Amino acid sequence: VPELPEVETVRRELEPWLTGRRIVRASRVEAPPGPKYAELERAAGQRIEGVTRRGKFLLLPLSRGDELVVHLGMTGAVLREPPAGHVRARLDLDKGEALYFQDARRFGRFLVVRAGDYAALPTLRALGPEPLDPAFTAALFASRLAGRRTSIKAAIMGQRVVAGVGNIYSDEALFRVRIHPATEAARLSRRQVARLRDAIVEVLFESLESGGTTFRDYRNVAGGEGRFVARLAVYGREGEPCLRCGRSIVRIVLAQRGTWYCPRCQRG
DNA sequence: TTAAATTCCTGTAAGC
DNA sequence: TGCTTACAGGAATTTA
Repeated sequence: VPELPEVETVRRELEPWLTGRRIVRASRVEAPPGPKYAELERAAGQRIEGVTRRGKFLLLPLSRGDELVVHLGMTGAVLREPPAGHVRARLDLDKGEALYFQDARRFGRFLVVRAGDYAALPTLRALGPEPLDPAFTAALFASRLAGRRTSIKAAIMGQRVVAGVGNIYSDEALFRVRIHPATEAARLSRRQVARLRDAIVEVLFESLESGGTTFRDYRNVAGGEGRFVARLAVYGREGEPCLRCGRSIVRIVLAQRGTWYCPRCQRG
């Protein structure tokens, strides 16, 4: 599942390739009409000014005041070579090159909006702070968590408290600081909040250094896999021993998501 | 405003 | 082997 490290890995590959390039044609391939590919064709004739990221969203400002917004959803991939199937959109670039957006389960998005106009993207509009930005301090994190009665896992996955954290890294960060994922967010101590902030930053940074996590579907622009899967401590490890205490990792469902934790290290 | 539930979608795995 | 069913989940939408 692409989260911040995976999307940032893709961004870093796209930036040197796409910056300054002209889009000759932008077309839906096997994409039905609908908001997930809204106004895509408008990208034709515009130049790509850069490749930025907010949370799990890729933002490509275009030369005539538009912005190409890309979200990988669950199975989305931005590729340089034509893949075997499930291509939803294609950008034909100058010099005869092309970019392919592949997405088997159709949870991804690939649309053009007026720059900064995120009316159709409420999650992006209300996105929390960037965790790898120095401005993401323990004090800011604490203020965003204040008054939240939901579980700490749902709170950090919700994108409004902090941007870019999804199912894998929320489980991993909570394991690192020994907090049970069902703990009510507002009940964390000041010290726990500070430690959790550090754990989120660390796990995202470490995964980024490994090119992200390929648990099943994630691929980078060259079609390669992320290597962080070998360093996951709890996610997907049901029944396997805890790397810290040896107890079997447990799987529960929390906020409609598979959730893995150590019942000895992370007590309610 | 918050939060929980539901929906979208299809490849994969499990079960018979 | 082949069919049917359950499951995975990010964000939008709906409901409370």
